[in-house]
Amino acid sequence: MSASNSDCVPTALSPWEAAMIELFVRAAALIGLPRSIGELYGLLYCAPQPLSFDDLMARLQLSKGSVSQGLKLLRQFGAVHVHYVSGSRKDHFLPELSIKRLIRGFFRDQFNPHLESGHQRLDRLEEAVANESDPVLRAHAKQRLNTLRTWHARCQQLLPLLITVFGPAEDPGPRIVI
Amino acid sequence: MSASNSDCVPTALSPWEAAMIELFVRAAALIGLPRSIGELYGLLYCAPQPLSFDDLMARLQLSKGSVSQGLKLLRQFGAVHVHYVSGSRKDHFLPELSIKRLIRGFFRDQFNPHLESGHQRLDRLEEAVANESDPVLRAHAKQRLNTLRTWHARCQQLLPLLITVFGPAEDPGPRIVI
DNA sequence: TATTTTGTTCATTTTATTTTGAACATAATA
DNA sequence: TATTATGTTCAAAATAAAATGAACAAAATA
Repeated sequence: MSASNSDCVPTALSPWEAAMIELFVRAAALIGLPRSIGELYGLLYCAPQPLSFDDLMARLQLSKGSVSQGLKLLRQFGAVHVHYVSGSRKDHFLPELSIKRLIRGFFRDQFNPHLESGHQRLDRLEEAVANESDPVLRAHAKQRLNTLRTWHARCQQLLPLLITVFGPAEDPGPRIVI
Repeated sequence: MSASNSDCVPTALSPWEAAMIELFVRAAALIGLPRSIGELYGLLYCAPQPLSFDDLMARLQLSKGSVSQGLKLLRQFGAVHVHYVSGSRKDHFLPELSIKRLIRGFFRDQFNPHLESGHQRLDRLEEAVANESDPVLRAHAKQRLNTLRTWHARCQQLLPLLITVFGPAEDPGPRIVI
């Protein structure tokens, strides 16, 4: 540890780092993820080497809790990987750079559960519709339910489709060796 | 107006209506829209005829403000259309049933603006990166920026793609004539 | 024109989400 | 085993988002 950079004087973000992080913060917001998640992934994305828990905390000025929980979620998504640095007891982290894997992870954790529960929901809805006493209204409801099933089926085709689009021509960049 | 259904006794939602609305509330949450939006669209989706502002307020137990703002947003998206009922001064509303148009409207209003501003952002980011003094770090940043441009381009291909998937085999259901 | 109906706006209140940090684990080192 | 280093958890605080309803148009009717 360098004595010239204690906790009180964290290395400030350079302009391009700040700009890049802001970009990820916005992207995160767009898909419904909190600011801190965008910041964490953003900084890792900027860094040319794996960063430690404390690096993230110090440079982003985030609390322990936010960093811990944020990294936990990002690891769940597969958006961040633990990288064991020899000679250090601390965990270090690297960003996933394959957009294919990023999308897959996000989908798996955030969309699929809803799509799956949606199937059960539609079945229960079908029962409820069957109990509608007015035959005209019941017919109408059945029609709507049908449309809904079509939509649901289409949504389930979505992930494979995204993978196809984002998969093929991937630019992983040069491998970083520490 | 029927005297048997004053404001104090709004027609309760039937079980299947409640179930269908719940489904839309969840879908709305999934794409980052508030509960009330899902409720409004959901009830319109259930109804076999256009509903008035007051119908929506009464049956969903929502405030005037929520209904007004909710319908405003839904009209912006093109998810709800005003339907002028002869013999009534009130506006009446119908849901858009074409998923293609629903997706297009949502994209146009919620995603495209971000993608477009993203272009400017990337340009500004490029400038900032050019100002990085450390040549090694600058090269790394340029590499990352490149990847980001690729991702950005892919995202812009997304809408046409979705339209393709959700477009072809559409089930509009029978036309409702009042 | 005065009144009523219909709908919008926006400051305030309510509710939900995110962040924080102290207390708690867990494992490495002395 | 005691101590230190490293992370996690979770109740509370801070913040952000959504819903409310009173005050305000705007337009139709009396």
